[in-house]
Amino acid sequence: MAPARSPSRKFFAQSVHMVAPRLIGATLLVDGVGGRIVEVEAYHHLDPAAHSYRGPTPRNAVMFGPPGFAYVYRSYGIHWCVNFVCEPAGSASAVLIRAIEPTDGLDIMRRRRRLTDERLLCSGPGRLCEAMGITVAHNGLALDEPPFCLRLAPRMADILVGPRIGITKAVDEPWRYGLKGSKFLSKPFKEAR
DNA sequence: TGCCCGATTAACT
DNA sequence: GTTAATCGGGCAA
Repeated sequence: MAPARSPSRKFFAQSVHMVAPRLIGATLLVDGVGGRIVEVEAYHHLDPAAHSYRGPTPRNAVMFGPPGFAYVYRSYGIHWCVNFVCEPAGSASAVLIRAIEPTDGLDIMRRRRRLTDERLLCSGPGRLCEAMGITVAHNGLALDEPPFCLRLAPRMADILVGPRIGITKAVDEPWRYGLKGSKFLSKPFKEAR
């Protein structure tokens, strides 16, 4: 197996639109549990759909901090969602992790999710957080330190691009990225024909 | 202070 | 295809 590498702080300091597709195929583990990232979305502070669009608040403070940290927020009062903060500190940009192909700690994830179907364990931003045990306790933690373990894919994967999901503003921006052919996407991409 | 709604999910019809 | 669950942020009053 080719040697995977941990992304440097510099990696996350790049444009969120450079980082997001490069995260496809990366391995993300939390306390040894997780898998391959197969779907992400990019959010930028000039983007009306971004939490940071209206300026810093206690909730989104981490987005305004340095890159390479986890921003975790409560979604619909029920779920947790995790982002990787990108670009120079203050840019308030981040990549939302939307789906993962489970590879490590399957039994733990099945127990947390109370289901056995591997395909549904981590196929959605709320689902993967439940499966990997990510909560607000992980908000603001560095991605290059435990409990996180992140390794980039050795080579660039075949990427699908499309509009983001579940938003009502800037709905046409093609800032959703997925791994071509993956069965673990939260929703299919509309492929060119 | 009150009201509306969301970067979602699962269980319905 | 539709809708309940559930709660904090953001904005109007």
